[in-house]
Parts: sequence; structure tokens; C-alpha cells
Amino acid sequence: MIRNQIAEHVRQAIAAAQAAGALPAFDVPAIEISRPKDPTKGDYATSIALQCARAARMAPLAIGQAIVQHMAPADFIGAVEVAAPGFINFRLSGRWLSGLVATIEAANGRYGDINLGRGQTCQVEFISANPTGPLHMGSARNAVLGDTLANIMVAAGYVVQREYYVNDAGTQMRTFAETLYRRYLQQFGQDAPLESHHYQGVYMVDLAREIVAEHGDHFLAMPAEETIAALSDIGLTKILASIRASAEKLRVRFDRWYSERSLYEPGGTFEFVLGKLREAGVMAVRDGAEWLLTSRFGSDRDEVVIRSSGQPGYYASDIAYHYDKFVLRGFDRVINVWAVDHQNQARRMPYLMAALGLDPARLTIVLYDLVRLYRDGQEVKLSKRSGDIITVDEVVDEVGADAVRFLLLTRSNQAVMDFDLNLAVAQNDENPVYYVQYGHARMAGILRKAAERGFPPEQWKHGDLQLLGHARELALLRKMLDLEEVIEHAALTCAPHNLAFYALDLARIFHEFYRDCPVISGEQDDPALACARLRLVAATKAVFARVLGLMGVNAPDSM
RNA sequence: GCCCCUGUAGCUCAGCGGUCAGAGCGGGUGCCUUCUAAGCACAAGGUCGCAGGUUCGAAUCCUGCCAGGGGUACCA
Repeated sequence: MIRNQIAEHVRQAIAAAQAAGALPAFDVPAIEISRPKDPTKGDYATSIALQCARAARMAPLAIGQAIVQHMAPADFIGAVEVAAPGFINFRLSGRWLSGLVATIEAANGRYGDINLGRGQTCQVEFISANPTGPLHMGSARNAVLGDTLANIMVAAGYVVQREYYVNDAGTQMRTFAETLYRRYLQQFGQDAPLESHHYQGVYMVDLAREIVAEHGDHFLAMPAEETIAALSDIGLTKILASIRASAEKLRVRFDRWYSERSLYEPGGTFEFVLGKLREAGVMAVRDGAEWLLTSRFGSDRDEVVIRSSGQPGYYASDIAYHYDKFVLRGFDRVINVWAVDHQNQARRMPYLMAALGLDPARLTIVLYDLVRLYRDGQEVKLSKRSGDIITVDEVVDEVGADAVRFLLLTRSNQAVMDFDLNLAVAQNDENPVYYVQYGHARMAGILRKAAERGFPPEQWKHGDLQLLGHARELALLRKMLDLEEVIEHAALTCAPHNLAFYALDLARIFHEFYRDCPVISGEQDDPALACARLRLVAATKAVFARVLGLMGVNAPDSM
């Protein structure tokens, strides 16, 4: 990354200045290179002179001058300036910048890849919605965040596994089965009213109807408990199939669907981990329940693992599941994407990790806020219980996966998102996804037209990049140069929305270029420039395709 | 009560310690015989919730307050 090269260059300049006596000896802090907000200041800047002023007992400006005077020339540096109150501003050379096109070409569609992860394994667990009904829009946000984050981690050099944790154990599953049982009986005219805690949604009626169609009255003759158990399995299979289909509509696929219930098989993970924790002496029986003593690891409370009823609590699953992730399967890192209503649980996970003897830093919980759906200015309420739900399928069918994915990525994770169905479906310039896709389509159009007019790729692929020097061309190059840093930042902060805003920026800069720099309409005047610009356009197209690809959004060649 | 998140242009939101506060949309004015006008240009629009503090420097960090949302179970 060029930023690191500049930092190293500055470090050497300081050492040289100190060796020459232009600067006194002092410990040099880590040199941070930032991007000035104001592009007229330069491409990169460092405040190192300001930071060293006290240690060096010199005025920041004088320090800056001394550093710059002892800086070796480098091909990537176009200009260096010291600016008040003590910044050193760098401008990249046009020659070096235009060479970025060749770098992008050589990357073969993978420009932007970095080696932050160094091949470590990273599991991203996301959606993991209770398998008791169709996916709603909150889960869609989870799906898009998790899937995009997984893509980002791959680009950042991790080996990634995508997992859906199926909550097929516990009370919500029991409630689901009871509901299904009653809906099944109702299909045969029996009086089996739902209670308030049951799932009221009409999809449960549809499910019961489907089961009647496939199995008839077969279950009526069986004892209730047996029927409930059977319906539980059948219903779970069907719901999971529908969740899988909904996820695929959003272009989300999992490497593994992990069953919570499997943790509790005899001799399974839960038993094993519980034994280990008891052995380690971090379990205690109190009030008839068995607790994990997380207070020993910094928590303000202990957690119930086995309830006084003898049933494991939800913390039990977390313990076994995360032991499985880190110890049995050996992931170096794990990212869980959870909705904010799990914030309390999220806060306790580090203590659980510590109790398991694992470094809490290996687990990252990404919390995201609610999605509020609006249609015609009115909020559309979501509730699985009441049955008044807007499903992912309905929204994707209405607005398309591209718009859903892009819009869900235009908000930072921890911000409540108002999802405007009218905006999403709008096939016009109000919808930012088209602004970006249109940029890609225009590039494809240029390349297509170029081929028609006697400029096929073999004609321009060796075009002279040194001819690129127009302000719009350089602006485009600078933006493309940012991609590695954007991916790094997105990976470090688990913030996929950075990609959406990057794509929007890149599109704007491309559209400006498009207007001011005709690529092939002026080729009769300067075919060499046309060739250079065609290379630039092809590289830009590749960058657009890459960013949109990371977001799971299509990059159309025409619109 | 305590904890977490959010409060930035008319609207929806980026930016989260640096050198004149940004984008998209909406509203105003221009630009299509020339690579797709789903575009571009120009102008307009902001006490970065409020008050203190830290710092050479704060929208960004700290404290307090105000407003909105979420969380605080032997539910998941």
C-alpha cells in the first residue's frame, strides 16, 4: 500500500535528518499517513512534525522543513510541501499514478486484495434467524451485512467460512411445533385454538395445509406428543428450505448450516465442554441451577448454564457452540452478526470466551440496528408473532436483489435504517444503486463502441499510460488507488457500508470524467490518447465490477 | 435506576483527532445532431443536539445535560 511506502520514506528522512544533525535525537512515534480532506493540499499528509515538536524542542514548521530536506527522491512522489501549522503534504507523481492502470490490469479482477488476514481462518456466522417462519427485512439486513463482510474478509486475505446457526433447540422450537400441531388439527375441523404465545402468522396455516397435502390425516391417529415431534421435524425442514431459498434470492449462500440441537446429542459437545468447565472449577450450583462463574473473569454477574428445571439455558448453547468454533474447528477468528436486541448477550461474550480459556479478541460481534419499512410515507410494522410481516421474498420480488443489497449497505451498522420501499423500487435517479450501475454500463458502452470503431482491446492494450494527465483522469486514478485502504478499513472495523459510499464516490468521479474526457469521440484527433483512455476506462470498469461484486450487486453492461 | 446506540444541509445519511464541514435526493439556473441526460455544470442551503473540558488542533476524545431507539430474566 502506497501509504506505507510514504510512511517508511518519512521515517528514513527523519533518521537522515537526525544523522545529519538537522534534528536532535528523539524517539520517533509511529508515523501516520492520512488523506487531507481538501484535495488541493495533496494526496497524503502527515502531522509527524507537530507530534514531534515537544520532544524535539523545535517549531513544527522547522521540523517539517528538516524532514523534507533530508527526504530521498522517489518515483511515487510528485511534490512535497510543508504547510502551517506543521503538516507535510505529499502529491503523488502523475507518472506513478497512471501506472496504477497496469497494476489493476495485472490484478486480473482481484485489484483491492490485501493481506491483512495472512491466510488466517475466519468464520462469519450470520442471519441465524429462528427457523420458525419466513425471513423478514431485519434478517435481510443481517444477510447483506454478513455476506458482504464475508466477501470483504476474503479480499482482506482471510480464508472464510459462512455459517447459519440453526436454533432448532429450545422453547421457540417447541412453540413452533405446538402451533403447527394446532393448525394441522384445524385443517380437519377440530377445535384447537392458538394461544397468545403461539405464532399467529398465516404462513403456519399454509404450512399445515402443505403437510396435509403430503401426509393426509396420518398424524391424527398418533398420540399428541408423537405428532408434535414429527411435525416439528417436518416443519423445520420446510422452513429451512424456504429460508435457504430466500437467502439465495439475495445471493447469499452458506457453507454450513449448523444445528444447535446437535450440540446436545449424548456424548456431544455440550456434555464435553460442561465436563471441562466443571473440572476447571468454574461451575457452581446455586438456587438449584448450575452457573458459570463468569464473575471470575470480570463480568458483573454469573450466568445460568443449567436451569433449576434441569434444562440447559441459552448460555449453554453459546458455550458449546463457541467452543466448537474455536477449539474443535479451530477458526482463528469468528465474526457473529447480531441484531442490537442481542447487545446484552454480546457484552457478555468476552467473559464467556475467557472462561473457555480463549482470547476474547478472536471473537467479533457485529451489531446492527433495526430496519423500519416505509411505504408511501407510512411505516409498515414487522412482527412474526402477529403474522403481520413483510418477508424478504416480497421485497426482493418487488425491488430486486441489487436495490435491496445496495440500499441496505448505505447505512452504517449501528444506525436505525428506514427502508423506503418506494425509493427501492424507483427505477430512476432517486435510487443510488442505478447511479453506480449506470457508471459501469457507460464504461461497457465505451468499450463496445470503441471495438465497433476500430479500437478492439488488442489495439489499445499497450496504450501509453503516460498520456493520462487530465485532472479528471488523475482524480479517477486517485480514487481507484483508495480501494485497498477502503477494504482494509472495512475489514478492520467490520463496516461493509464503506464499500457503498466508495462506489458512490467512484461513480461520481467517473461521471465527471465521462463528461470532460471524451474517450473515442475525439480519436481522429489523437488516437494515442484514445488508447490510453481506453485502458483507463477498462481498469475503472474492473474496479467498479470488483466493488459491486464485493457488495453482491450486479454490474450490468447496459441499462 | 443502570448500560449500549443514534442526534451533521429541507429529506436520507457519510465523515469519527488534523490543515476552508461532504454525498445522494428535493428545490433554483443552464447543458442532449458529438462515448447511454438513470448524466454533468453553476449557484443556494450547516451555531456538526446543548454546555463545559482535554489538545498546538475537536463534528471527531472526556464529563454533564436534552431528545429518539434498544437492552437490562433460571426467554432465545
